[in-house]
Amino acid sequence: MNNLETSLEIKKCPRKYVLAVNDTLNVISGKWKLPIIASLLSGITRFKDLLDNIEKITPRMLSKELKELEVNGVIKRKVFDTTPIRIEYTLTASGQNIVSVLDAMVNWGLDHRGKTFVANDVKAQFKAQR
Amino acid sequence: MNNLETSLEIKKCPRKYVLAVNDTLNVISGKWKLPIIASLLSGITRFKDLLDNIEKITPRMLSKELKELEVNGVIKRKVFDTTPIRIEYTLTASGQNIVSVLDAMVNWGLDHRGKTFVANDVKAQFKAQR
DNA sequence: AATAGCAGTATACAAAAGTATAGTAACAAA
DNA sequence: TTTGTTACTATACTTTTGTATACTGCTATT
Repeated sequence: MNNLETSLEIKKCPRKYVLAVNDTLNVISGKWKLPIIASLLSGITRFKDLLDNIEKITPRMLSKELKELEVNGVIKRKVFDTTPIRIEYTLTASGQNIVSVLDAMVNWGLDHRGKTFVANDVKAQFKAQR
Repeated sequence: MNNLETSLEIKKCPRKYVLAVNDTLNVISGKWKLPIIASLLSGITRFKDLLDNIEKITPRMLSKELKELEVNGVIKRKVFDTTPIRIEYTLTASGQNIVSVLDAMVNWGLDHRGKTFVANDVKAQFKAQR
């Protein structure tokens, strides 16, 4: 049984579907996971650089989130035994593929905003003018 | 400027990209939004039926989440002036389109699980055998 | 008149997620 | 020897999210 068949099976069963979606949702939800993944995608690999690049994140949060992403198989942590020690965080193959999910989200978000809020903005402007 | 162009623009700018993804993420994150959307997709429309269909949700949470989804333009609430009063919640066009996002999440989730955890399971079994 | 169904609301509480602030350990350079 | 850099950890706190339990207002049925 391959993933295509599996996903077709799952789409027939609302309960399993929700569970499967939730697995993915848990990997990317929270305040900092997305900024971290985006930073890694842009080639930033080191703790300090991530700290500097992601506005307002604290070392505690960065450390916590990196651990979670590692446990979830989204990133890998490599220790370089140089002096001073150097540690690199990079996306796994799966981690890179998650861009497909993020792109789906951007596309839906823009389309949705187009349908929903442009109409509202026009209404708001119309009201404001009178 | 259409959505395709806009999304290409956004994909070049990590900060905007994160914001756009977050918009969508906020619509579906939390413990109950997905079960609610799945129930609506399966044709359940009434408060009581949603309460019965979604395991362990309280009326407070259902009410709160339905309001949020309505404000976000994902569902609409129709009041039928019959006796007794009847209220139907249904997905908007955008709400239905969100399935594209959920499908992307199922697909990534299955693929990721295939790559990551099957390997781990094999390792665990190997260890357990010796 | 009492009971039940529908569509919720009110209040108080518990748990999870995130923040603020300070500190550690290992080394290296001035 | 003090200062700086990297990669974090520790403790205490606040905010957000979700839970438990009870209640309301309306109508219909028995």
